[in-house]
Amino acid sequence: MSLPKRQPPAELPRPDALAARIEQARAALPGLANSLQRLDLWQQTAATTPATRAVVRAQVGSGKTAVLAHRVLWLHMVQGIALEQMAVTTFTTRAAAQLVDRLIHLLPEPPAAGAFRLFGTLHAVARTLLQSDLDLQGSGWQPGFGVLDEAGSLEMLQTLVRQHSLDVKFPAQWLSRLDGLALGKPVRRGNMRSDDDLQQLAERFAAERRLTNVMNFDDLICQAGAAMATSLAPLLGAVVVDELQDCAPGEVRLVQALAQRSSQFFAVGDPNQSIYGWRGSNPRVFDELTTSLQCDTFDLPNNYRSTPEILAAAQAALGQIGQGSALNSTRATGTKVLVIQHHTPQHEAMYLARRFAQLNQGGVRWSQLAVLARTRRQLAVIREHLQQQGVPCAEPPSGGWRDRPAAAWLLRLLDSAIDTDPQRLRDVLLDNRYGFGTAKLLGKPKPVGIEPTESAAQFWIQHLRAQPGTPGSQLQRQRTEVVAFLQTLLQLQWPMHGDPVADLGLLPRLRPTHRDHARDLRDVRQALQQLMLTSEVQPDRRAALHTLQADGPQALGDQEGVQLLTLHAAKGLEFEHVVLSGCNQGIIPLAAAYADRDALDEERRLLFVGLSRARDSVEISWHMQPAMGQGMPMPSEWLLAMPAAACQFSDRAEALLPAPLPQTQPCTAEWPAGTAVRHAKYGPGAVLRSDASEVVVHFGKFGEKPFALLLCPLQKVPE
DNA sequence: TGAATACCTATTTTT
DNA sequence: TAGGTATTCA
Repeated sequence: MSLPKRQPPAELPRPDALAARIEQARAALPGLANSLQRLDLWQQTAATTPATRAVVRAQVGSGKTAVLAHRVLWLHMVQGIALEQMAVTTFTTRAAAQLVDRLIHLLPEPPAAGAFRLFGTLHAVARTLLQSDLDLQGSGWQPGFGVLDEAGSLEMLQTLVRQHSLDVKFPAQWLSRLDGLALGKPVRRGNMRSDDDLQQLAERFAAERRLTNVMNFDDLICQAGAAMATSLAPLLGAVVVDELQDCAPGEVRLVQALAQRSSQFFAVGDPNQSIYGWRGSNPRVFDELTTSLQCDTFDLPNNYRSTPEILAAAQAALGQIGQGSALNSTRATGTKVLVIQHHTPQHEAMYLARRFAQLNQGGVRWSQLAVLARTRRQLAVIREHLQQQGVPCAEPPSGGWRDRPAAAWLLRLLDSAIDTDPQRLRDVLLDNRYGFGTAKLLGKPKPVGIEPTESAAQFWIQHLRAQPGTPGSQLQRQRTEVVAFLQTLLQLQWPMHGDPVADLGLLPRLRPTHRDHARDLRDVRQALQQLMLTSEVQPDRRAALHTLQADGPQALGDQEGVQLLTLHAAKGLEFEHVVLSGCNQGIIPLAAAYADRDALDEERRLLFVGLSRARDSVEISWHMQPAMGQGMPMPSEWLLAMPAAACQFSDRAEALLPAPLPQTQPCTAEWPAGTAVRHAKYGPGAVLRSDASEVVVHFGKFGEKPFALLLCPLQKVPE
């Protein structure tokens, strides 16, 4: 079968030359030489190159992070470049932390404070440089500028739209529409017939950021890029860039400017994993930088992660657009990639629950099992059904409070109530989802003739009391309700006893009949609980709220569970077993991607990224009856092009399960104390006691939880 | 100004 | 199907 085989290297230095470099490392730091010797020849070659400008095209799973870490050490220990003279950038803060961690372990002695000041995301590095190394003259910003996050941006936009009476459609998409505008994408959405005031909003927003001396994330990159390009910018010892393929145009300019003010430049990435085209990045940055900075190029051709079968499928996903050498598997032949059809996502989830349980019983940790999908909506369906079946699922990666709309609304409410701007509170009170009825309720605020009040909440209490109206009318009753609501808010005391949600009168706001009610309630409870904890350290209410905003929601429980991730979120991770769920035509590639060649290629790379996450096995599924808007009832055209030598096609999921699991038993009062049970969220636990109506279970760190027998979401663990 | 109706599109997400 | 916007009519 035509599986990738080990290929001879294209260009390697003579063995004695490489050995000499290792000895050079040994003289500087024996541990570095030992560590280098554990790398393969291509990795060694790149990490120790004498070239001062180098770009590494790393194939997937080829150990590029190891090369990057060794390069930094080489530059530091052998070339004598101080760590604080290096700018080292990664795609996420997490990746940066892991790199620093790795370096600290390899360094002979603990680094001085500030040694890693320029290690971080490009944004973090740009911010540090702008705050302490670069000249802001002429930029419109002053030293000591602040940084505007998403919530801050939205608030500023809201104020601008109001102040200037702008008409800007799709409030929920203002930020993405502004990003699109900057990238030159069409500005119309939905059934807009004509342009709105988006352009004007963009201009006013840019001016306002300078006026209030705050930068958004794009400003950081652009301003740092511009300031670095001047002769006044500081000279750096080395610039090292990870995930080069994901650099957007502004980031490429910053990287170039950094490289030009540095004696060493080293960049690593994989053009086949460029999946952020919608932010403006594209796989051509490798060629562009190689040319413009006259870089030497290096390859890392060996994949240490996946079986040959998985790599063959991944290679097939890329088709003709694959870049660099063919993928070389260093692993023995494994099982074939399974291409499987299911009736619906629900059917798949039932099947997966059994399949995962078997793997888990066979010793595979839950967190080594991953379900990847193109969209988050697809994952939500699978998650719901897996949890129903008692499979522990890791929490989705948190996107801050914005993923929890009710909690985000509550935080905005608490903040704007004690703020002085009545308009802000008005927006919150009239919120479509959680607010009170219509604009008529509050009337138009008249800033003139109203006594200055201490807070926006007081303003509205006074204002509503002064509204004319028929006593007893529905409108008046609602006004009384709002006044009472605001008064409760103002009297808020920590710590709260009883149920804060009920005490604050939040229950009616959380739409008790809505299908998201349970989630909203949970989020709001969590927000209030976190706020209470934050308030203990930070008694000032506004400061506590701002800290809470910045920190985001804390992860619930531990993360030991099946990982459900979008293809984007899975980048950089690896798992023993991977399920690519819902690969229907219209989803992979997304129907919209057919309009644009680059977008279509990017969908191929997404499939490639998904497949190449797996070490041992992959299942690709498609659904004969996908949910509405989730693709057509046929497999992705790319599944049909998968190599028969490496894949097994199946239409009967059941036949693939060796033996049915023991039937789970319904919850009964018969369970003696000590019975092992499992709960979808709390995981394994043991029965403490039970009676005719409820059973009480102890779940390790979650403590004791009572469950009503009638609605018991527990499963007895088979003995 | 507001209710009722027609009509459009559907991602991905780091800082 | 849902969550928006646009249009129409009272």
